[in-house]
Amino acid sequence: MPDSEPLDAVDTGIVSALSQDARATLTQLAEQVGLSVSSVQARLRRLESRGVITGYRPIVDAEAVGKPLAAFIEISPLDPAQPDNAPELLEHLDEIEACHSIAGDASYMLFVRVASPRELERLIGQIRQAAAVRTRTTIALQTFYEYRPLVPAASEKRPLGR
Amino acid sequence: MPDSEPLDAVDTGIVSALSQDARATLTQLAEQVGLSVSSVQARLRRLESRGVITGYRPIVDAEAVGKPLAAFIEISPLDPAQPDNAPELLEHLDEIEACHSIAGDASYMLFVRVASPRELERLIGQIRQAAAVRTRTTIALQTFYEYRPLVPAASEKRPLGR
DNA sequence: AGTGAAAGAATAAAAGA
DNA sequence: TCTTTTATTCTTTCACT
Repeated sequence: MPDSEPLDAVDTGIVSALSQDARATLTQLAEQVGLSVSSVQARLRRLESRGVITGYRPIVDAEAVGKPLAAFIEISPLDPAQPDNAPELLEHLDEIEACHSIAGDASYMLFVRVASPRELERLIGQIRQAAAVRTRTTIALQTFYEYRPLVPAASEKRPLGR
Repeated sequence: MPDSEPLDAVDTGIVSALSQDARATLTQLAEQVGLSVSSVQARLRRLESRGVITGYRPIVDAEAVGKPLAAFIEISPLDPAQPDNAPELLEHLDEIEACHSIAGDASYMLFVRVASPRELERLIGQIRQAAAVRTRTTIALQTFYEYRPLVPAASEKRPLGR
């Protein structure tokens, strides 16, 4: 439950700079936003402790780590009368990268990555069994882009000097 | 086009550690994998230049940055005879976080984030117009998890001391 | 490829405005 | 809440294995 206080321009600048490179140093961030390093450090810690920033991830080539096959899996309860806690029941399956509840035919949308069609088959079986659901799977053939920055670069927002 | 040489245990360890915290210092990574800092630095640079790691992102609370509404948008060409370069045509829309081509009824699956239903309506209009497609939108009601590490923590793979 | 050491850079903590 | 200062830690480079 992140703090609901709105972000000021400096906070937004920090988040924006990190969105381009989350390994940027405090010194680099400080240059970007025009404050001292210490201030930026305090701001960043506050953003983290308020839950505005909840972690940092590398963008990893899926093939290089042996998971070239991505898919969307929509799931729906077999028995709509049963209590539904599919996200919990599936949390241990670490092939699942994301889990959203959705408005539509299905109850949830998962995004998964696996090594092979064979592994996908196995994973779908595990999902069905673990959560008592039926599934509808859509294979991703090619990823054009993903993990695009949630907050666009600050330099793109005010085309001043460029 | 990332290098296809397979990752050894050390590389995997580095990627795994970064997957938990992409802002980890080289010193921390070195501890994790049991090599010197210099070696880890050289390894990490190599992973980056080979395209195994292509960037770093913060995980940002979508509400805090004013984009509380997420949706999946499937798109299909209005005229299947036309050349199809939808991903390019849509790239400038920075509300689009991801774009995959898919096997299924539709041609592409987008994942988008916007400020409001009104903004979603506007975005869908822009997508239709820019790429000459029809769309099918599924709203995300709640996100249980996302951006889960592609590579699980090394400590979870060999439950030795814990 | 990996190590260790030395110089330079970044971070953390503290004090004051 | 920002800045400056200082101590500590991290990163970088390089000579060597």
